[in-house]
Amino acid sequence: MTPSPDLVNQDCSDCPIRHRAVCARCEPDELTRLEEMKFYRSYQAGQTIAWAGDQMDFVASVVSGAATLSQTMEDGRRQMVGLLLPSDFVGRPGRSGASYDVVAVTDLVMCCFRKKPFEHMMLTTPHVAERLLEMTLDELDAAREWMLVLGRKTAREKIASLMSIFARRDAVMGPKHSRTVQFDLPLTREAMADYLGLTRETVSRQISALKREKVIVLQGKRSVLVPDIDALLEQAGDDSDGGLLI
Amino acid sequence: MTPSPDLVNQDCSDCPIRHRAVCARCEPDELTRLEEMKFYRSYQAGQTIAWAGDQMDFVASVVSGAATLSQTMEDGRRQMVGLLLPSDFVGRPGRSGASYDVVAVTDLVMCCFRKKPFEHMMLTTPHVAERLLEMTLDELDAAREWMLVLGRKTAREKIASLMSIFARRDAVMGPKHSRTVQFDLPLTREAMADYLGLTRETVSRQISALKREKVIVLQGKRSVLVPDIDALLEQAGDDSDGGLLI
DNA sequence: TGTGCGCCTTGACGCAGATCAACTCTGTTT
DNA sequence: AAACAGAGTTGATCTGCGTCAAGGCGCACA
Repeated sequence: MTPSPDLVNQDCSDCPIRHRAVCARCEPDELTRLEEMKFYRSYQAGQTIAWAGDQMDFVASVVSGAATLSQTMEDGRRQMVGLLLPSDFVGRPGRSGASYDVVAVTDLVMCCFRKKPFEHMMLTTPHVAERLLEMTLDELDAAREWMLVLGRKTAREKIASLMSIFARRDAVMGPKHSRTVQFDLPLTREAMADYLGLTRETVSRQISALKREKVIVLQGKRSVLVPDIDALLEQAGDDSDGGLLI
Repeated sequence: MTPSPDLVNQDCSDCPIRHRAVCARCEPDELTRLEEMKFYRSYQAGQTIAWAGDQMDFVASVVSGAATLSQTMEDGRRQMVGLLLPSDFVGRPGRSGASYDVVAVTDLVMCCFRKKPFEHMMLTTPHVAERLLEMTLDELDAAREWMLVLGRKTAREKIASLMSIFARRDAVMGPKHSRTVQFDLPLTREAMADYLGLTRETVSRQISALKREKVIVLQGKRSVLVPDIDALLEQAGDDSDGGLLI
């Protein structure tokens, strides 16, 4: 399994993640420098991008699709520790190996930067490092949010929390001011279990329960309709309101 | 409950955390600028430094003692999301409120920087921002490590993992090449429970079990002697060896 | 010298979620 | 169209940890 042949370079100015990724704050001349060190790579759903410990000679931004970061114990127990969506950053400048297993969960395109030049750029221009700091602080907040989910929430609340996250990000909203939201699950039941610290059976049972109680409506296995987003949030045990859907 | 009266400013060059904190990479002239915006504050064990959402007009480095970051749900369930030890950084530049409850768990001294000037300094000199990025990436790794503990480890493994962390940090080692380590627990049983996503009863029972099986020896409630660190690591379910005790 | 208050420990019991196992559904191969 | 594989569902049973309850230990204060 190797990544697909590299794609033709795309112009940064048309890039769909231009204003949110690590390059968001770059000036035109800085973008030109980035263009020189970048290349695209695409992966198929299910493909492993790197195993923990592997040498990685690039860092990257997710352009489209989704990937997961996860850790595995010797006996096979697995915990997902990050879900990477478009504009998210992969890799750590100043570290040669991957810290976690990185797996494409859908077909995926990444904008990769050769590590050496990228690190040099971080030291010589502030805009990349500034944006990366901001993104890393956001990741840290998200990780801490997730620690509450893993440590203290019930299975039911965990599932509802995960659904809320997808609702917030992918949401195709219904008519204005309606509380209806529709989205597709990018993860299998097993991946959800790895994210939530549960088994696939428990994930399946809790999803069935939410369906039975009409908190969610499934259309197929992957498409979810939430008739009333507040009802879902209540199941998640979050502070009500909680800055939803900006 | 207000913090103790501010302490006399100490010279940065004698500071015990000078080479590890957010100021680690600063040149002498940059240190001078930091000295102008800094002040010390001390708190007693148990004192709350900030509640989640409180306005915070400073960021800070822990100089001595320990503090915790934690989140609380409406019904009282609590999860610790960070343990702050000397040289760790508190607060987020560019955000006005505290994101989590911050509590001193031992007597604590912090080196505080007024937020506005600190933020200005981050934009104008690279060394502070560089170091903060590095520290934030380390925090993120630690948080992800902790997600594995919360999501997938048993109560026994959780306790052993926590003990391993303390062993690594506070360790007073025995004779060279011995596998013996001694340290003091900075947390109450309840705080350990909040860290580990357990109840205090379970924490107490698992500590008793480790004691019964001679993996640890307690001297009082807080002082721990580990006769064989490898035996402890095995209980933690970690990859054996795992870069211990640098 | 008691008395009260945190913090901790221990026991009895119950339940949420894991485990084990069978079965369905959907899409792919032949 | 049959055979197969991977993902998902559902049921029966087991168990680790939470819950509830009682008591112990050390320390401050009267």
